[in-house]
Amino acid sequence: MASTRKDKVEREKEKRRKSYLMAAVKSFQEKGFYETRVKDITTLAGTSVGNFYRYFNSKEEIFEVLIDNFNNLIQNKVLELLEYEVPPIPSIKKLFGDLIKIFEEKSNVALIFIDQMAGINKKYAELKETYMNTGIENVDKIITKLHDVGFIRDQNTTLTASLWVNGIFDAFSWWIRSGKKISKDELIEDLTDFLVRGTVSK
Amino acid sequence: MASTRKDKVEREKEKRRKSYLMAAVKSFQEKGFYETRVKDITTLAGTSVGNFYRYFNSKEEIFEVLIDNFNNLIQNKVLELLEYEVPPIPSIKKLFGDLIKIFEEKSNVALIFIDQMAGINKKYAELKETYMNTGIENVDKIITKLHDVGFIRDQNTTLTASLWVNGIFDAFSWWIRSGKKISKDELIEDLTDFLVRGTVSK
Amino acid sequence: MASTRKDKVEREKEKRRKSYLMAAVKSFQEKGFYETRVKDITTLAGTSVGNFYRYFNSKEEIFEVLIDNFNNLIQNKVLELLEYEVPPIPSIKKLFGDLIKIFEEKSNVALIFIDQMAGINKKYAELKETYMNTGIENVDKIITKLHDVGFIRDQNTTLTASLWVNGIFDAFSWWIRSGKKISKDELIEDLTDFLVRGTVSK
Amino acid sequence: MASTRKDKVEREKEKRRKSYLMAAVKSFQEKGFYETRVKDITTLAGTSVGNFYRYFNSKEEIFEVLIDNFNNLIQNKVLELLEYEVPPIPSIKKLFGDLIKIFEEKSNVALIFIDQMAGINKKYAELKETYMNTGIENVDKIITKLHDVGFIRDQNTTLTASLWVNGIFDAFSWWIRSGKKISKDELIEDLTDFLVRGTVSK
DNA sequence: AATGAATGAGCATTCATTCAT
DNA sequence: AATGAATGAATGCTCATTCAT
Repeated sequence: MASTRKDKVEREKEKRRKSYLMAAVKSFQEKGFYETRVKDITTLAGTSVGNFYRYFNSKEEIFEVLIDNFNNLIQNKVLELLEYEVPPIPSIKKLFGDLIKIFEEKSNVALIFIDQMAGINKKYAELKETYMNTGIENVDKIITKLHDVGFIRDQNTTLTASLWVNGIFDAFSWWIRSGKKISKDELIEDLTDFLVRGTVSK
Repeated sequence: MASTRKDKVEREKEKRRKSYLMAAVKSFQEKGFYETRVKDITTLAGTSVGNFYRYFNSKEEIFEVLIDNFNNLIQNKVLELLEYEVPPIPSIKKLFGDLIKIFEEKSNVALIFIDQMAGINKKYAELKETYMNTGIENVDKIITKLHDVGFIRDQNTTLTASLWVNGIFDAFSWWIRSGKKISKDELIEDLTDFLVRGTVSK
Repeated sequence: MASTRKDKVEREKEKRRKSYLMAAVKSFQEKGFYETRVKDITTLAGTSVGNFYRYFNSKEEIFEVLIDNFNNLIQNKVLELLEYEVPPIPSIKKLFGDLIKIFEEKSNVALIFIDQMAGINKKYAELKETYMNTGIENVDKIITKLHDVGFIRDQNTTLTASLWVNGIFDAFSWWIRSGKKISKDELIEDLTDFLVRGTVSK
Repeated sequence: MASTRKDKVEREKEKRRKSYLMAAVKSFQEKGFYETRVKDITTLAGTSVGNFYRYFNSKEEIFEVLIDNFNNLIQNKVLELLEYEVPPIPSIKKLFGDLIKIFEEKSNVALIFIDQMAGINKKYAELKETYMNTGIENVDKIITKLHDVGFIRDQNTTLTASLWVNGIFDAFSWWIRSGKKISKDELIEDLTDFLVRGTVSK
């Protein structure tokens, strides 16, 4: 095919781009955003500083790409549950499990998002807040539906939504930081139990 | 007494030191650690950069003092509950309320600790982890006691402890960020309900 | 007086500022704007890079200050002649002489302005054009007055104004570059003769 | 002929080389030497950066080729006048006109040479000086001849030569920068009148 | 004690040039 | 020959910390 060569070049570029993203995650996670030098990223990726700037306009940009990708993954998963008229409790438990699984796959970005992002600077603190609020709003809608059909007790649903969203993040972060002392299944089981019972019980 | 003059000098020094601490909190909270200049702190405190270094050895040191003070306040409050053989549920609810009240008094440091600290650099991420783990360990002891007397269902108590500690932090941070849309009492009521029911219910 | 100390500090600052300006002129003249490092300027001034930025916001700013000062000096001298209803020929000759004298005092800035400025970048090319046009406009007014009273032959006065302004610059630049082979008085005498006769003769 | 193919290749190469030269002039004139990227030149020429270096060894080299070509054109025109035992005044006027015409044809290089070259760096400042001095020397010879036969008044002929050479450059540059407000013929007429009268009149 | 001027190490980014394909 | 991806040296500017007064 006429496009074979071009395709190959495209694939190479994408590969290189990915290698930068991976290197950046690793370094951001290990040293933090400010203590990561662009040189650290390129050394990890096995290239030169100059080349990095063919793929990303700045150190900030690569950070934002990482975070955006991660955020989209999470938000979309939450949106799936919004399609139910009234989501059944098991589907909620499944969501919690799915999210933890995503976190584990993108473990380092997840930790950067959860623990570091807001501390980097004002700009990222605000961006994280925006992302969190979007998530909380959607979860709030789900909880409100559950409340309307009498599944759960009276409560401030937005606060509960915040406790859900943050609870999942916290549990995951704690799990990693504590060296995965319990199994992932136990984590998911206990976490969802906690959140659901905290919300539902009358 | 001979020491009167000396005392006065001491009191002045302490006053100046406090004004630096307050200025630093304000600036760290508004701009973040990295975007705060030592000059910002001294301008807020109404003095000079040179003078700052008579009271603190570095920008990091003043940050650490702030965080340490805050951490001690929190940890001590938790320790109070450890004195019970078995803490009654109402005393637990009271603890949650007390903590939220401390947070509100030290609102800015609380937010810096909760949202920013881990993102500043590796060193502070680890320090925060240490502080969190200490808190979680102590709360774990409380929960374990409750479990041993059959007040709560089977669960990984350390995970639950983590969810309690983080839950209080998250709820407070959300409350501030969302503009205190609900009253503090409602916040405390709903939060403790959530945490206690998430733990207790069988 | 209470202000003595403050005055001294002010004087010191002004002295330091001047030393930067002198160092910058020297380096710009010798190496050109782009090949001058901020470090070169501070080394010549006997200070540090960081300190330079207490006095000037950028390498561009110090360049602009130099050029602006020089331009004002020149433009004001030209304006003096505009006060005459009709400037007598000797006063014109005097202007040429005065300008050459200013150039000699500010020899290096003059050469930077004349020979280098337009080649540094688009921005400075345009700035120089603006300055030149202002000068040419004012000289044009003078020439137009002379024309209106019949002192000079018919001609495009703006072109003549441009030839006057540039002629003075060129003559000075040539004089310096050629190692001052003729005396300053001879330079002034021959130059003004050339410009006046080129304009006046019928 | 056997050389036909080779000739064609040669012609193609020459064409490509010319397209680089034209692209470079355009970009140097519009953005200046330092603000022109090699990529700008190749984009204008419709090729790639890599290819550029098959034709020129550096960004400096293409600049020097442009300037050299232009300088030769000018110098040769001046040399023509040197063939006269004593050049008649009309032939001098013709020279001025011819030069302006060359400038107009090579308008962009002319402006780069006149306004920018000396400001790029020390090296080019010196190169321009050399070129200018050569021109001034030759014009000096012409003027000296005129002086020796009593056509012109006593004066420093080298200064006059400098005023001639620079005057032509300045007039052209002014004419372009002011948007060609007067016709080329008027420009030539008034300029030569100015220069000749400035030199000749007694 | 207090001031703020001075220091200089440190870093993101650019871009001419090279080189693999 | 042509392409454009890759290289890495080079530099303006910042800011925590020091120090002379």
